[in-house]
Formats: sequence, structure tokens, C-alpha cells
Amino acid sequence: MPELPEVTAVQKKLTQYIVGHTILKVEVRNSKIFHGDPQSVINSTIQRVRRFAKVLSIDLSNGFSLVIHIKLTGQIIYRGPNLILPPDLSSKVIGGIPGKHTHVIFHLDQAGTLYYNDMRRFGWIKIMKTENVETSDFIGRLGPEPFGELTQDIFTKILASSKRSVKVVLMDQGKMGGVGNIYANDALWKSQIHPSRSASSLSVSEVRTLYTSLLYVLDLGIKHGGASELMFVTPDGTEGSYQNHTLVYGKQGNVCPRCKKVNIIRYVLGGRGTYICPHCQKEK
DNA sequence: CACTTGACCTGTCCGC
DNA sequence: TGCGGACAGGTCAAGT
Repeated sequence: MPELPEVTAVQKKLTQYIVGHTILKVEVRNSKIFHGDPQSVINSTIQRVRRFAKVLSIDLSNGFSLVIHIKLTGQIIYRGPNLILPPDLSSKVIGGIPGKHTHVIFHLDQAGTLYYNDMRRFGWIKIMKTENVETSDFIGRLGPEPFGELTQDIFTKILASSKRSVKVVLMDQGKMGGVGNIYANDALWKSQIHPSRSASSLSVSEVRTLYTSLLYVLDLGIKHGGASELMFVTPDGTEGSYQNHTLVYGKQGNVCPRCKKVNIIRYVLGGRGTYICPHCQKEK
């Protein structure tokens, strides 16, 4: 699911394919997910693609930006003269490109096309002034990011200030930006910390271990190009491979890869699937 | 104010 | 074979 590593993979591919290209025409097929006047981006050139936690900002030459949150099933697919979706990945794009889940199409120069596909329509695209992106509704409220402002010291303060379960705090975008369910589960397993424990109850050494583990699994995710769960693909149709390397996420019933004594179990915490080794991760 | 739960969606999977 | 229900999880609004 699109978390920091997945959105990073999209950002890299978009940068590679669309920077320098000009938007000639915008087709909005579903106005519910598109906010702003499409006319305001016509004939502008794509300058850069930034990422804020799980959100992308495509900055244009005319002072506007396209801010995109792909949520769970959003796909940004690029097709150019020499770059089409590999046929074997068509099953990853439910409904086809363009198809019943294609909500916005950007026609670029040099015969390039950018499709926004989103089966569950949770994602959104907003047009706003580039100067307002960082203080906008969602982005302005984001907490510090791993590999960014989230130092171990700040991480320690965040956990100490909340009685909520540590997993919920890791995934709270207002506390820290970019961590979702897959990497929260894996970081906690690697740290041998039970996800339901109160964040403020962690010892100094546990917090240190968790910080290191979080950066480790996120970095591993980035190296694998993200996890292609829930139809995640990058703009050229390539998939990430972290789903084949998860530590506990989705592994219920498998023996714990560390202690090899008991099986990984799944339970629900904060309304989300949560995976632990009951032997390695004690609740108290 | 801190925190929890349900809603938003639709394709897939499972049991009957 | 078909159908109903559970499930997937990022975020927000409504609830405790």
C-alpha cells in the first residue's frame, strides 16, 4: 500500500518521465476527485515532482501545482511513444488504461499521456498555487519525516507524549509523516515491541531500537521499489518487490522468522490488520 | 482535548 | 454456480 517507499518510487519515475514536458490538455472524467480549475494548468511545463510523506506535488512553470494523494489504489501511469505498460501487468490495472477507473487524463507534449487511475476513488488531485502547497490542508499538518526532520530525539519526544498504542502513533501522519500499516508492523516486529503497548511506556532502549528499525524497514522498502500490494505500480507499470520481503506483514500462520517457535498471528488494532509474533513481542 | 470508531469505495476471496 | 459478507487500509468526520 502506498506509504513513504511506494510514493518515493512514484516520485522517481514521474521525475524521470514527465519533468520538462508541457501539459496540453486535461480530461476530468470524475470531478469528485479533482479539485480546482483544469484550465489553470494548461500550457504549463512540469518543473519538478516533490513528495511530502505520502503526497506528491507536481510543480508547474506557471506557479501552480498538481497535488496528488493516491491513497490505497491510485495509480499514476505514464505512456509515451516508446513506453507502454507491459502486457503482463495489465492485470494490475483493473479496468485497463484508459478504463472504467481512469478519472483524469493529462495529455502532454511529444505524444505523452499521464493517466490517473483509482479503483476505489479514495485518492484526490488538487490544483493550488505552488507557494501554498506546504501550508495546505493536508501537507501543512504533517509531522516530521523519517530521513528528514524526524531525528531520534524528536521521535523520542513524540512517543513519550502519547498514551495511545505505539503502532497507532507510528501511523499518525500528524505525528510523523509517511509510515503506514506495512512498515509499522515490520518495524515493531524487528524491534520486538508489541504494537498495542502504550507509546509512552517504551523504555529508552526500546525507543532507540524502534527508531533504527523503522528507518531500516523504510530503507529496505525504498530499495525494493515499494510493496506492490493492492495493485501498486509505478508510472511505467513496474512493480515493487517489498511484498516478497515483508517481515511479518501478511504472514499470519507462518512461523516467526526469528524465534521459529510460534506462528505469526493477526489481530485488529485501531481498525487495521496487525501482525505479531506472540513469543517475540510481549504485551507487557 | 485525547482518543476511538465508522464511513468512504470496489474487487477479491471464502463459505454456504 | 451464485450470493452474501468479510476484508483490504489512508484519512477524515463524528462520536465517546
